[in-house]
Amino acid sequence: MVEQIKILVVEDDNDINQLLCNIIRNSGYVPQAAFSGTEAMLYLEKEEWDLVLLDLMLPGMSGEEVLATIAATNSTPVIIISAKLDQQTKVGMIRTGADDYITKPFDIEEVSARIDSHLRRYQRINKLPSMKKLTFKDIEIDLEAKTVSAQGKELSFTAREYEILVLLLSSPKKVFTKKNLFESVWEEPFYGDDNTMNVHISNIRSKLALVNPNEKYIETIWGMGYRLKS
Amino acid sequence: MVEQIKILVVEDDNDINQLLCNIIRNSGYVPQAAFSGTEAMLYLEKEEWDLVLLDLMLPGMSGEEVLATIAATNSTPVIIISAKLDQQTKVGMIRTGADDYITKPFDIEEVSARIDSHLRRYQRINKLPSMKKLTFKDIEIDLEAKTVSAQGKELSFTAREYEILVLLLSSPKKVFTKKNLFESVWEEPFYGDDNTMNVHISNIRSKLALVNPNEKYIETIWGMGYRLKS
DNA sequence: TAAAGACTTAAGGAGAACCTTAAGAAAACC
DNA sequence: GGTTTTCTTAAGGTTCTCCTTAAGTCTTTA
Repeated sequence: MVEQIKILVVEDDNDINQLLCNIIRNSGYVPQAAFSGTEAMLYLEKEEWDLVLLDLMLPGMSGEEVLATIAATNSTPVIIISAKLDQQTKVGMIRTGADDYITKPFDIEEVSARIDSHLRRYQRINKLPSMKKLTFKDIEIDLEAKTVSAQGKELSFTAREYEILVLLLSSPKKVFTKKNLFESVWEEPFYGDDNTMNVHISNIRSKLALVNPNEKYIETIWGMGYRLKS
Repeated sequence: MVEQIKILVVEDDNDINQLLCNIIRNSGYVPQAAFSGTEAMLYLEKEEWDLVLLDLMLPGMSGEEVLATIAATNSTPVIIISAKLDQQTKVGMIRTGADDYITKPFDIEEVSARIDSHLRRYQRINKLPSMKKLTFKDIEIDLEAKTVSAQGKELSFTAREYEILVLLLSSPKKVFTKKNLFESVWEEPFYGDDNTMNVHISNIRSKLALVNPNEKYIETIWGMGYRLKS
């Protein structure tokens, strides 16, 4: 039984809607087109969605209203799509419950990357809360308190460092490429300089070494990425 | 049971159609000729296709219509073939659901390479995420951990060696020419010296031989390339 | 059976990938 | 608005990979 990831596309312009559906289909997900706010609400009541792409200019019921309703009843992530979003409106949307926004005109690569990024994060969030702690060797991460300790001693990590470490511990055997790490830890699809990641990894290592200088927790796989050393 | 890859060729000119079918056949896939839009639709309804090559100038039903129908009902990748494609039309086609385009006059090498490339991408997307391991005899590749083991013992490969081995195991019966391997494993179309590949293969063999000196995993097909030895 | 062509193997150097430190830029905090 | 913390960029040094060369071995063919 294959698990299908379903994305609801709410956009009144037929061409744009179709374009978005194509992008989604090509990424391996299942799109469903809705052309008005009211139609969107019907789909949202009927079943659960993994992600909603929402245009703000809609006939019937405005995008803002749809967004507010989703936020009130549901925890489905929403990406806003709109032509004109000044900074203030953006902030307002995010407050109301939007997770991200894409401004028109957008390009295919960008949309695709954003969708991927959100689904990944969402899945992580959904998986992790059940287990409130992650451990590896003598490292222990408390996901609720967002604290990290090694050998029982608490260590202080920055937000980025913490996120990277959580990701590594979430799949101890997996090799994470730098691109993997950027996509999962950074907000937007942002491919920073590889060196940025080197520095973060280096800093994480040296903090871990404060407690236990002998143990090499993070392994470098040349030409591939990083992995916890088992 | 051999898995056949089927490609539908929609092109009204008989000579060109035949030429395309030959190229496809020589690449090891199974072509089916269709000479009008309506004929193409019949084939598309009847069975599933791995790829569609679509001319835009067609009798009966235009290529654009065929493309739109495929996009709406189906997720089959489509490569457009056409004489006149200005930049705007290209973008429009891509929007409607085309995955790539080739402009006439085309050369055989190019068509062949594009087809291969699309099928590879498509198969990667479809196959790899579902199965996280590849096996052949006693070799086991864990695609997440990016590790290779033979007879249960883990072996250490460099990034290039690993990529080559993954490719070989992904199609155990296929003979990979050196050019194949270069195209798939290297980033840009980089045709290194043939001997470069010889060296890589040699290194892979000797690493595998560390664990099991009697088994010859990789076979040399004289004048052609390499293949896993079954 | 010799010669040509195709493949194998070993070794060295160029350069890519990586690590570390330090300083400038940006963000968060007070 | 200024201070502190965090993030990114830059530079220099180190390590490891990959490509090439070149000599040796095996196949095919004339």
